[in-house]
Amino acid sequence: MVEERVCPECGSPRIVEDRESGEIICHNCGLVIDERTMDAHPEWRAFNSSQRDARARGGAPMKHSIANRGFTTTIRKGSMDAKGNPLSPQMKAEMYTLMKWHGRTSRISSTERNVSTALKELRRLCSFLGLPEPIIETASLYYRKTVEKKLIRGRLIESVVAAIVYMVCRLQGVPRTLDEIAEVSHSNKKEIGKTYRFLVRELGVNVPLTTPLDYVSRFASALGLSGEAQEEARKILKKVLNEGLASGRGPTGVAAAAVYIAGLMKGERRTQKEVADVVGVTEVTIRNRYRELKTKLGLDIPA
DNA sequence: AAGACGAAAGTGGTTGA
DNA sequence: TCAACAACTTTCGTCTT
Repeated sequence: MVEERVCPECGSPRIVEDRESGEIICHNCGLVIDERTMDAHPEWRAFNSSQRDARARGGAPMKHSIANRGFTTTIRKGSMDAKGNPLSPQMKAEMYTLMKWHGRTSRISSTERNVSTALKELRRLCSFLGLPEPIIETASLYYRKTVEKKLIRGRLIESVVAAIVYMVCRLQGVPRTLDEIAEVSHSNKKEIGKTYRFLVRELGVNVPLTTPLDYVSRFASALGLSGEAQEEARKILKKVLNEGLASGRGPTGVAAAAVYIAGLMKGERRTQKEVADVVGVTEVTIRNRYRELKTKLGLDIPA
């Protein structure tokens, strides 16, 4: 969670973490106060400077999203030494042997190779989806677990990675739809869904149900709606959830209707088609939800 | 002309026997 | 494993702005 503090720009204490971009943002003026990064602090404590010197170690923090967990060495090919001087023939021969043995001794295991390609795919997916580093890290962890439990057998790496991304997004409360993930994955929606269900079962992960509220900020901002309209959509959805009107309905469809209605109420009209395209449902679905919400909630919506 | 509306038929996934 | 079922989509004709 975010610690208590105020915005340096406007002094507002309402500071929120945009979990989509991983940024810490002032809710009032929109100033990006901080970009959420990985915790770069050392894991040890030092009480004075000599202790600090003694305990400090070099190198970047170990990451799960780097194959071999960040510990790799490579020996450069070529006929120059580090300073750019040409090597003697003897040195060249020595280097060759060195490289050969280095390659043999540090040859990564087949599982590490698997993980390595998977992580490349993971990074690619997340970059297309605009997902922040913490998601990548968590997903990497789950991938390793999956490998360790020998659950990838007979499954495409692409499907497993996509399924894990889907799962982690939901776990973090920033769900992407299966459609969105399938769009950028090399696998397809059906495979990803199947793999997802399998992994949830086998890993024993407890994935909370998604609610329409999870989608509001993303859909609203994709439509360029104001924060006010976004709040309105939230208000509507809370009522909807309280009255159980969303049960049995696809969360995205309900979110779409709420965002659509909020737009109308705040004079920021978007066409049903615009909303439909962003959300990934059809206009018909939006109309159906719209009709339900309007009658059951008794909303007065400006024409 | 574009958007909104709703009926009707088709599709894919879940559920329960 | 299969059929019933609900939600959603596709398609299309009509109404509204």
